[in-house]
Amino acid sequence: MARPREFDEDEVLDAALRVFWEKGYESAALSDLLGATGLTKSSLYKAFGSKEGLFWRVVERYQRDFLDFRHEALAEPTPRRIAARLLEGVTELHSGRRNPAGCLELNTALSGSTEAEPIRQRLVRGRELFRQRLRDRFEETSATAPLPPGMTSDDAASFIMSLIQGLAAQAKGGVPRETARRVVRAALLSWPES
Amino acid sequence: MARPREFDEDEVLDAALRVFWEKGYESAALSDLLGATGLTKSSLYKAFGSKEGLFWRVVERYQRDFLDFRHEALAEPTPRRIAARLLEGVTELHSGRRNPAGCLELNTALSGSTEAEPIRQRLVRGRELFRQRLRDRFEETSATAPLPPGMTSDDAASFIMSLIQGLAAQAKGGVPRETARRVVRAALLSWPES
DNA sequence: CTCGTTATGTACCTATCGGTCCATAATTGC
DNA sequence: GCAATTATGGACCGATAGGTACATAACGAG
Repeated sequence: MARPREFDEDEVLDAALRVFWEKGYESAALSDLLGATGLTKSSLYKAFGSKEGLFWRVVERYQRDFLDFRHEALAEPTPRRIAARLLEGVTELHSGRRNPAGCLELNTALSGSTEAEPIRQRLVRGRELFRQRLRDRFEETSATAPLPPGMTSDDAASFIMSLIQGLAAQAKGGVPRETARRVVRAALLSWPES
Repeated sequence: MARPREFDEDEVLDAALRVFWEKGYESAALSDLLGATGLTKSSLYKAFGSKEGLFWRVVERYQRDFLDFRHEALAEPTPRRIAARLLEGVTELHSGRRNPAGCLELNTALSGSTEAEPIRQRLVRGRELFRQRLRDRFEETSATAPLPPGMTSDDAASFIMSLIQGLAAQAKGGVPRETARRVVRAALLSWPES
């Protein structure tokens, strides 16, 4: 039909992912993305429409390749095991030697430019959606094993979400994995074993 | 001696504080600061040297005027009361109707530009210093009332710091104060009363 | 071999970034 | 009233931001 692409889209997305992860949406300059991917401006805009277009493709990939543990976590049979799997998952993710520090989404969602405001809001909405799914799973599984006494499913979900954000922020600040593990242990002390 | 200033430094710092708080260091453009303070570029540079110079003056003010509850918290006599006062303090701070959402320092410390990297690191260092003070106070006061069983002072301090960051991130995302309060309650369920 | 189509490379665009320069204004000490 | 000193207003700066225009290059279909 026409001239074929000279780049591999998977490789490009992986390279762009690293850049956005390290810098967040705003601080990731177009020139950074071009350098990392090897594309020219023309190719990038032809293929992805805009910086934001590329970003959403990257987020999709991030969730698929790096946030997959969330599904596994939600499939666990008790509140404690759900929470544990979730918190251990983020710990490994955010402090992996191969990955940039911190969380791609949080790194973006905490910046304050008016330009990126719609992006921020969409990320926040996604987070809230996951919180609801978490709450619902806590509700369902609390029949099998109880939540900590005095905590509703909703409380528990908000608590875990806060901790996840906190761990991501800490990781970005260079807090070592072992410390994160101890935080997770501490957080779950009062969660009944199945 | 010479021509007097036409602006009130306190008012200027307060105005700049709001801007930096809302946007973080990087996203706060010079034009935003000039608009909010009413200064001209010349006056700002004469008085504060640079954007970064102004920023540190603002941080100083932020800690003095808005983070004062930290000192009161550390003065509490038991681990639980220290933690409670701290967490309630950040809850009120970050979700106050009069204040911008989230935390000035975190909003800045999570952005990823290379330009702001030194600033980021200095903020992170300050955070670590406070963590150590918190740990020491937990250690001292754990004689009066115990920490949750299985938690060392160091664990407890890291746990509380993570939660503080998490609450700040949540607040920036628009999570309401009441939710934050429930998170705090949940986090402290296993902390022995004095 | 040519035509339609899509990809690429380069030059260019406007807006904005933080920051500097310098002439001018306002004050106090003399 | 004059000199010294400091503050202010505004023009100006190079660098960079994201994005566009357009000419050229590489392919498949006929």
